[in-house]
Amino acid sequence: MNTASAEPPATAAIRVLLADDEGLVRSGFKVLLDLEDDITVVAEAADGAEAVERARAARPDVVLMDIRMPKLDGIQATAEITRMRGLEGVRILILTTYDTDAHVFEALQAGASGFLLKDAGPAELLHAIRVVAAGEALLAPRITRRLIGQFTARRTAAKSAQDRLAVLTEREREVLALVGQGLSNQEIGAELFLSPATARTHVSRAMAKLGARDRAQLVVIAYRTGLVSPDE
Amino acid sequence: MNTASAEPPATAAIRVLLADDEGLVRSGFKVLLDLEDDITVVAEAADGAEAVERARAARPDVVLMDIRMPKLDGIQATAEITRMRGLEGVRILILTTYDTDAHVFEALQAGASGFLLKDAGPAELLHAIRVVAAGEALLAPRITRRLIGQFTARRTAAKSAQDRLAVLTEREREVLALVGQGLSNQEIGAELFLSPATARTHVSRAMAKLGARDRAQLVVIAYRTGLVSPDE
DNA sequence: AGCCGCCGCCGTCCGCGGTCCGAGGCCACG
DNA sequence: CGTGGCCTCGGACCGCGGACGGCGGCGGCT
Repeated sequence: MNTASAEPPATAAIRVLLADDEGLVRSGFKVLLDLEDDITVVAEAADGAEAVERARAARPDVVLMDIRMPKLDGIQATAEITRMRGLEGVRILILTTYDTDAHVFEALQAGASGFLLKDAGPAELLHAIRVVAAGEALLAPRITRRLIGQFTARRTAAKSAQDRLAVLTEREREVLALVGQGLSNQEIGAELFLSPATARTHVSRAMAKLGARDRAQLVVIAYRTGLVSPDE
Repeated sequence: MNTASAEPPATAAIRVLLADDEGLVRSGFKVLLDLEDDITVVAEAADGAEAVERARAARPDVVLMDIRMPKLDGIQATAEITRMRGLEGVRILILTTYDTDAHVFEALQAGASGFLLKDAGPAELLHAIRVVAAGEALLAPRITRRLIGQFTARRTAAKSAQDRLAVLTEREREVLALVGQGLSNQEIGAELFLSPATARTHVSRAMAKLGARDRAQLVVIAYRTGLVSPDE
């Protein structure tokens, strides 16, 4: 019992900007949204550039944004709006027929708070608007599934590849981690209070066990296994 | 209008397994779910081990799983069930009071299809069960937001770091990508139809421009900038 | 006990890698 | 036309890095 279905507004009404190149779609949404007590449509836009314009003028709480639009597509417009200072509170809800992976990821990257497919029901749309206006996020179930898949893919890949490091001793893994940072043998020795010669030995052994020829290949393995990660 | 709110079942009813250590919670959910025509509770479990047991016996469509449970926690039980062969169709919906990042990510990693917080309304719960049963996924809005944040964080980090490669020429970036794969100078030459000497030159220049001492450090940079990614 | 195998530690030899230099060809720009 | 990048290639120097062998210690196995 919170952001749920059909309560009257606790505070002021949610101000919505409609951005879609088809006037029919806009008017359809408008009547649907204006039926709700806690939602009002405050502006409309027929293309991406206009959407940015209206967003800056009207400062809506939520922008209902189509992707396929002239001048500037919905993703570019989203990027513009989220980058624009003074419009921090403006949340963007993408609404489209096509759910290409690239579109979705780019939209999220651009700063969208939600992503719905046009085959969603009115109830979903209204719920999504309220969720997004509250500062949270909501995706269509199909997209949620794929985002999760995308997310877990990396981690499982790393986890499973980590078995390759099972053949190494603790010390060797330790050294490998430092090699993965790009450290030289001397630096590794200094870091671990070892003679550079000893550092070399560990590196050598690690290379032999992992089938690496170079220390460069060791770095590759270190990253692939997730022993070190791109963002330190 | 699709997987929406309160329609009668198109096919057979959704078979649900309740896994929660508190009997009161289970009975509460049971009456709530059994009120729906298209949902039936077919089994219950009071701990993780029992959940795995019942899941194998009853083969439900959806498991409503609490995290905090004796014997085996909900995440471990989720991992067990999804790993178990013959139970491919069983979707798991996590339901918990705590939404720690670690919990969420581990649960998704373990194969959960959904994640709801216990302060959600009955409508959300029912909707989530239907979505998950349909093979899609659904997360609580707060969690969706954080997952998106997690997802975009990496990409923006890589994107912004990519500016470091702006000083390189096209050829040098090309060579750098191969260095990032762990290739030697000869191999790079062979790959690009170059003399090994030329490969060296490019590698050298790249190192100078990027402030790398080693080719190993070049590999590090290649990964950090996202020029090459752990999963090729 | 004796043995074996793994691990951590270290020193020596050699080749690849990295640096510096020079040179030629190509294209874009002024 | 000259100039400055960029790409290409070669040669020479030198040091780090990788290969190899050896040594002491520790734990398991017989």
